[in-house]
Amino acid sequence: MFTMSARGIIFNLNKDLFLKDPQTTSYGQKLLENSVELIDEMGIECFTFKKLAIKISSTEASIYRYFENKHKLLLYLTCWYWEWVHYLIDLNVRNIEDPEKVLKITIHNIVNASAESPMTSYINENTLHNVIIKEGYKAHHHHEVDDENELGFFQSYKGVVSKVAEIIRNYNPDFSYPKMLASNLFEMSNNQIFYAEHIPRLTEIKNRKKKYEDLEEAMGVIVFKVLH
Amino acid sequence: MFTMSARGIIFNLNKDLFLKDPQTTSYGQKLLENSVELIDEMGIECFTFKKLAIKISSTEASIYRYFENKHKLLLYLTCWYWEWVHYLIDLNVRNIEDPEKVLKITIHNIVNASAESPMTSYINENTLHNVIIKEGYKAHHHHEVDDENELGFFQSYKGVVSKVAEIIRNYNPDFSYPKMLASNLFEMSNNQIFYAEHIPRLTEIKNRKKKYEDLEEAMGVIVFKVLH
DNA sequence: AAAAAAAGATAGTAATACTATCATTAAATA
DNA sequence: TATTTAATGATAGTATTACTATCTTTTTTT
Repeated sequence: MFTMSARGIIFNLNKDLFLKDPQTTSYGQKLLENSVELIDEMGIECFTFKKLAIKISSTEASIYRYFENKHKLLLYLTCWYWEWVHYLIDLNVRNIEDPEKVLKITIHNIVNASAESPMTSYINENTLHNVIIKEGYKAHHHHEVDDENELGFFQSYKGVVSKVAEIIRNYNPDFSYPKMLASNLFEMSNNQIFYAEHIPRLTEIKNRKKKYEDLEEAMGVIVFKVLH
Repeated sequence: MFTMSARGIIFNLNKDLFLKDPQTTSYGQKLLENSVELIDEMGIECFTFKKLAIKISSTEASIYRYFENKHKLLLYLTCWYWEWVHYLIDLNVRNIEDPEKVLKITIHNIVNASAESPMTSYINENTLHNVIIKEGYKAHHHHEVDDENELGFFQSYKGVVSKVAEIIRNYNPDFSYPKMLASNLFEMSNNQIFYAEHIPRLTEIKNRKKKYEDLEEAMGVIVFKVLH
């Protein structure tokens, strides 16, 4: 679910994630834009609202009027990201009949999300993708997962995973684990890029310019073998 | 690399992870035992050395004599865990010729690590497995990953992944991505259990007693399809 | 019994993650 | 244009965290 505005696409995200939706004000958009940059630079652990406030020449208090804490902000960014990937898949798969082609396009979009043409002026999708690769799993891998699931914070992720599961089912209705394969594709994609960049002995993907293409190729091989 | 002692197996872990190796003193073993329990109960974010000190009727200062900070402690626990899984695989695969059987046993050990008979009195492997499922990611998914890789903190994980990659290669030497598949098996295993327990819409694995068997079955299906 | 090592007790500090209050500026509306 | 409302800025304060330092007591080793 989304709407178009002058500054690009706006997604409808869970209202419990924020106190005021940053997408709707220019201060909020500046907040988002700069938080993505800062988190990418220093990691979510070192990132603080204080540092963000300084970067946007504002105050901690003002940021706290949008988000309760930095975890909620990270959740917001990850939801935004999943909504965006979901949107990309929907868009690029539209009117294509062949289930194999659909699955290939889907894999392409999972791996290359950041390389597509930017849709918003207030979020750098490329940088956001880096943030998701490095920090995205922290959105749901923690001790309060059950409470947050209850509040619907993982709706966006569930949405895109079940979309991909459906695409997998369309390609091969006899495969027993479409959801498992779908969620694993997302994790694998981000993990393998992370490993290529930081712990290369854990993957065959080399940390070079065409690593996304290499990964897409590898994931294609694996997925189509699994589904034959 | 390990040695046997009166209280069970002792692994040789990277010396930069600790100030004094907790495996070698009874205070240290109490520290390990209780930290696993506490982290499992409250998650690594809420866990503090203060709380651990209270639990073992000791002081923060004493704990700081073993570990610089709680991140190092978590790293220590994850390394211990990977060494232990590696050891289990080596042990259970010994003298078995058939590469298919070896791979099946390996998958069993990746998924069920915690269900095996306990080898130490100072670590509850079952609880540690839960901790790894929930928090294990945080050991390497962070901004300082390059520095820590340089220091060799991921040696244990690399070790067990390359062991499994070798097993995969033995089964099918023509498969191009053994390391990718191996690292993905570990991640998939922990993720899918986590999803079964907390975000069930992301997987077909149901959160019931035999979830580990279900997952082992599913992973077997996927792995052998990929390798055919 | 002496020496050395380990652990306990206590105190202190800088940074973090907020909350609260009041003043100012900008936007919306009458 | 004047008024009222909403958004942001400025400033201050607090509890907790993540340590560091120092000194004493206990335990272990020789």
